[in-house]
Amino acid sequence: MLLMVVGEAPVTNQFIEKLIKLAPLSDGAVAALAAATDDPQNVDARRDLIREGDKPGPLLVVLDGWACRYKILPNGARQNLAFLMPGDCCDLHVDLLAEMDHGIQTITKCLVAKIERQTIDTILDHHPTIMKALYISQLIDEGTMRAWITSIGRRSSIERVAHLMCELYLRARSIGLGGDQKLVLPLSQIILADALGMTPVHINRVLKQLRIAGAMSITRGSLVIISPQILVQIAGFDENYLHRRLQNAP
Amino acid sequence: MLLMVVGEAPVTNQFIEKLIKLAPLSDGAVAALAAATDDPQNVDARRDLIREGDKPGPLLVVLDGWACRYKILPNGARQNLAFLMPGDCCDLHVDLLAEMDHGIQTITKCLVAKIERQTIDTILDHHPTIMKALYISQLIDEGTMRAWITSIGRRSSIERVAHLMCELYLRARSIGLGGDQKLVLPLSQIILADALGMTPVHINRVLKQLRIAGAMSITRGSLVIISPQILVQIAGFDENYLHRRLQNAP
DNA sequence: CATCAGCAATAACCTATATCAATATTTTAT
DNA sequence: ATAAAATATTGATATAGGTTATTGCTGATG
Repeated sequence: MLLMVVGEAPVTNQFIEKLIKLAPLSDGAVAALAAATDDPQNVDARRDLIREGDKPGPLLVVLDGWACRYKILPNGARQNLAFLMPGDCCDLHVDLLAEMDHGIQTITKCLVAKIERQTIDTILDHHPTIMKALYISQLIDEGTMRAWITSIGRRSSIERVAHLMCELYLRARSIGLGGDQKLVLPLSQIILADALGMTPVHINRVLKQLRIAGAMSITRGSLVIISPQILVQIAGFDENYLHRRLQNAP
Repeated sequence: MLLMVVGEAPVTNQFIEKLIKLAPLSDGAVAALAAATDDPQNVDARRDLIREGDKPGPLLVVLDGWACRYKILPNGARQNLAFLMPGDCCDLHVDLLAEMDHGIQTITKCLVAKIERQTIDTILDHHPTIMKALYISQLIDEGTMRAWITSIGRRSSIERVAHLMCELYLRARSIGLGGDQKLVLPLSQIILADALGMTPVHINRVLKQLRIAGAMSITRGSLVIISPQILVQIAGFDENYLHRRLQNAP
């Protein structure tokens, strides 16, 4: 992560860094975002940031740590819908809807900034490029949901696990988390199971298969990609849905 | 469907009707939309409107007929991602991305309007309420994707089928398709299978179970809901994700 | 530093759904 | 109207992944 320091305070964070990659932001835009996110709060692991049924509140931005979107079924089963990594935020303008159709929960300890709707509206009025960056981010999140539907619907369990790991690795690396073939991945097998529509027991078996296949291994909260080729091949992974090439960068 | 006639030409269509329900539109806004969609084209069934990998083009609006978003896996398997009904359109501003991460295909014959990006941009500049309506529509589509992920990931096959039928019935009724407990549903068991992550054979068996349970039946392209109570109960259906109550209508 | 709660790992067993196959029916094309 | 193609239906069989249960690890807590 690039940290620019002016005077005492760093004027950037993972959120700003992410948006800059999606659309070029002026110094003024960066300053506005920095000001809006300059008082983030620490949140413990496993805390709901917002619950299904809640009225949408301020825009939540995860500056550090991991969180997830999720839904609970009538029978108590859980489905994780997306992972939020540093820099990710909840939907722009959910406040147009009356209530949340899903919850958002921290996985690890998180540093979370809350931007009041009014503040966001003002910022977007003054800086249309921020609007554009946020909009692109939302389109990418939609593409990711489509990839998840496809994975859960049509891939075998080993393909599914491999596919998710490819996704998380690419996303993490693009924000400077972890390096070369390695990544701190604070996701328990239970959390993975709830993301992939499987049981924890079976996730465990599949991880063993992937280890034996020489593709990857997860130990002590760390993902190690042993062979990218093998992993990508098992997953049938095509990164197009992450839209790392954008229209303005052809 | 409400058809208002001024002079000779109807100035509304399913697209406009849908947006009006999401945000109040001025006469000027309606007129602008009507003008932009006044030259729709007939498209045969099973035609790609846009393919994965294509550069996003004009905004596509389905004025009549059914279509679907879909993805094809390396092994040839297909996953349907969403059904488009009359009034639905493809994502606002996908053109910010370099290429489509999925395709859109007609299921039945369709009447499709294409609005050039430049036209849309002009309209949105002049009529912010249209922007708002389209944005809400997109948020609802996202909620629907989350519901699909949850269904495929965590519901049993019979629950999944029942859940999708509840969704389609509500959506269809809200645009004036079909009536009281009945709906023309031009979806083959193969198409349903590809939407629900199942095999056609198993869809067939599940439909039989639902018939026997007295919940619903599909015959000759028509869905008949025999007992809404039973169907909803089997599905564990909660319509909140369709966001029929909006923030401005509390 | 002992206890406890949550995870991970593995085994044995079971079931929901896939697969394969054959036939009937409906829709479309000629 | 007839042939051809696409769907729907049903049965028999296979299997991927679920369920239940046990054990050991690890890190948190008093």
